Amino acid sequence: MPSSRKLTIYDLASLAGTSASTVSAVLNGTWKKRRISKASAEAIQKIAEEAGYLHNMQARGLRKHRSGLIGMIIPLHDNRFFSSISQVFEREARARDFWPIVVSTLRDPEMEISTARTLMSYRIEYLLVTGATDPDGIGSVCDAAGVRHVNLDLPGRTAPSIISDNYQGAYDLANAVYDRIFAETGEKAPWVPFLGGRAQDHATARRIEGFSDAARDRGMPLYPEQIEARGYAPELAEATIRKLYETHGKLPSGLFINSTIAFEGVIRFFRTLPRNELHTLVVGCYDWDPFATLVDFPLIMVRQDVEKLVTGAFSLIDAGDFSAREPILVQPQLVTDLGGYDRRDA
Amino acid sequence: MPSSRKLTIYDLASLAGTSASTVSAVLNGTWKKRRISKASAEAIQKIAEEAGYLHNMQARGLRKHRSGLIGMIIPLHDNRFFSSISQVFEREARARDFWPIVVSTLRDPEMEISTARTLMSYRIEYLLVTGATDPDGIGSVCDAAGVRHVNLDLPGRTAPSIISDNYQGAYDLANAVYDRIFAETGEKAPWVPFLGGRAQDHATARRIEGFSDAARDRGMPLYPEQIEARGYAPELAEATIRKLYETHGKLPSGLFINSTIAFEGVIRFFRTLPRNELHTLVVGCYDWDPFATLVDFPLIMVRQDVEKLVTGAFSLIDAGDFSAREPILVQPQLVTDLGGYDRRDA
DNA sequence: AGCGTTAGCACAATCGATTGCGCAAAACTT
DNA sequence: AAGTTTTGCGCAATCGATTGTGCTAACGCT
Repeated sequence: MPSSRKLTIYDLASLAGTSASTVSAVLNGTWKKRRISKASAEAIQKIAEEAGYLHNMQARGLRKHRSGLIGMIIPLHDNRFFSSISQVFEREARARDFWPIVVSTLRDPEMEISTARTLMSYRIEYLLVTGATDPDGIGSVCDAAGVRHVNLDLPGRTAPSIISDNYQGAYDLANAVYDRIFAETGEKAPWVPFLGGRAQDHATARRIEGFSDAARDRGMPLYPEQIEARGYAPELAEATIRKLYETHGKLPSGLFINSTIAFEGVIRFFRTLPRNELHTLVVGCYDWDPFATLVDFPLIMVRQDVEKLVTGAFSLIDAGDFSAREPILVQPQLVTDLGGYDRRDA
Repeated sequence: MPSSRKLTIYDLASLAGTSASTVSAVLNGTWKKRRISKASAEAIQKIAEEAGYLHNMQARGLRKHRSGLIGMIIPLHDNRFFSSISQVFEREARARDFWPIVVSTLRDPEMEISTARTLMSYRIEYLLVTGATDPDGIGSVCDAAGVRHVNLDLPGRTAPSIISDNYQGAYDLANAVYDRIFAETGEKAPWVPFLGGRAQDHATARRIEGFSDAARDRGMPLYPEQIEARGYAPELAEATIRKLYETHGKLPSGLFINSTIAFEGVIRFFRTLPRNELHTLVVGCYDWDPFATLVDFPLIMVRQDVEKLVTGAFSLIDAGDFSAREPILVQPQLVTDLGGYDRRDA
């Protein structure tokens, strides 16, 4: 049972026979400025190390008005896109001597706000708002507390936003799907439903536009029931594709799937089908996952540029420039030639 | 440019015409105990809300010796297993009114220690040590600071550990792979290399034992070069499988892949092969990923019980019992009938 | 009226680190 | 030797919230 009594600079001071202010100066590196002798400094550092002293960041932060914390909220951890963002966020935060705190808010607007408030009560110095349902709601809470913030992945109007070029990505993805279907089957106006996401969200809305314009530019008609974007849950996508299959008695020629999360639901349904049913299918998926690349049908994915998204946010922080209001677009990358072993060798 | 001056209880006190201690009592809920009138309480709450007051957790934590923080270190975010753990960890922490901080340490022992130290300088109240390379090194740092901690996924000797039953999981997985190969091809003693992980790590060591015993129990010989466990990087697995392929001129009959991370590397290599090369392959993978389920060859995966692992750790915390030294085993689940559409319908 | 209770709140110390200021001794100057 | 400068460090206030203690006014009772 280790003692929970923690060492303070006062303990070190009495161990070293000096004052607490000297210890403080030595341990935070200001001792040269404060004209502490090298001998004292080294003695104190040695004692601190041997005693296993740890700074109390609460006391330090309280006094200095700087916590050293930087926060990020994300919709969920359990997803390749967002967890990659966390990974890069951590790296960039540490490179700047910040301590990263990442929390998920499950796309719940209330949770987003309350999470932001809690983070601010721990006195985070910046906040990255990633994929938030209500970026401006969070923004106003941050502004009220004077916390600088940047939106990521979904744009807001009250702070700078770094987002993927969803329109262009979706436009290119849709075209790639149509091209591939034409190459496979010769169909010129195939039935390709749009699946997943939430039509109210900016990203999904832009992707729907890109998707729709791709069809229109090819002179293809668009039907309202072609677009199913009522939510992110895998279950919704699973139910939708099942219903499509049951209604039409077969799969569509292609699918435009709006996220790997929806794709998970689609895959659950696919696993209930006999394999040959998948042979006439081409799938496009907005977002990338390494394991999806080996599926048994032609697949085209959009890989968002996580590095540029996150480092873009940090360069705004570095520059201290939070004035941008027009979203800064980052181009995603189209990844073709995935899946579909069958026809590639046939 | 919002003012960075933050509201304090003193500001609220002068707004309300009371003392700071009254404000404090009202805002932290102890006002009934302190016999503050309901009228004052409500007035102060109203003022605090309208002014957008946020608690300063640094000051509160300093005074109360409780930060309300609970930390967890994980090897990396960008992985289905660990990000699921983060997700459950967050949920459980919040359910206990703790604020979760998750950081990755990239399997670097030095980073593990320094990360633990930094977390403790923010005065986290508990630490979950997940998948650490050096759990006992972290343990001694925690003990020195009097911070209770639990090991997850990899066991230590200085604190309770909750881990998967890696031996049994690997034993079952190996047997399932052998059975499946026999069902597919009739081979009784197929060549099945073990790929990925680090042989020094406890989890990998136990899995190698399970894998080896499964072979021995079937009267199969074991060759030293059958086991390749020099690291986690996808690139290592990719190079290994490529070399195996080039040496033998074909793929092995089966693969025992020790993590989805290694599996990613294997898949990169597979994508360079013509599809029919995969037709004689059975893969077992320790760990689960939803997208891997649709690959083009028979696949058996081990799905670890993330829920039980994390909630198991929390029940130790709830009970305040940090005495256990024998690892607590959680049974993983074998997921069969994945992938391999070809032969399923053929 | 006089006394004990209770209600309602304020005072001031405290948590641990930081920092402006000041002071004594040593070193240097002329 | 007296004055000036430098060296080396300690004092005490401060950050914002919590909490043990104490004080005053109102109330109840006889």
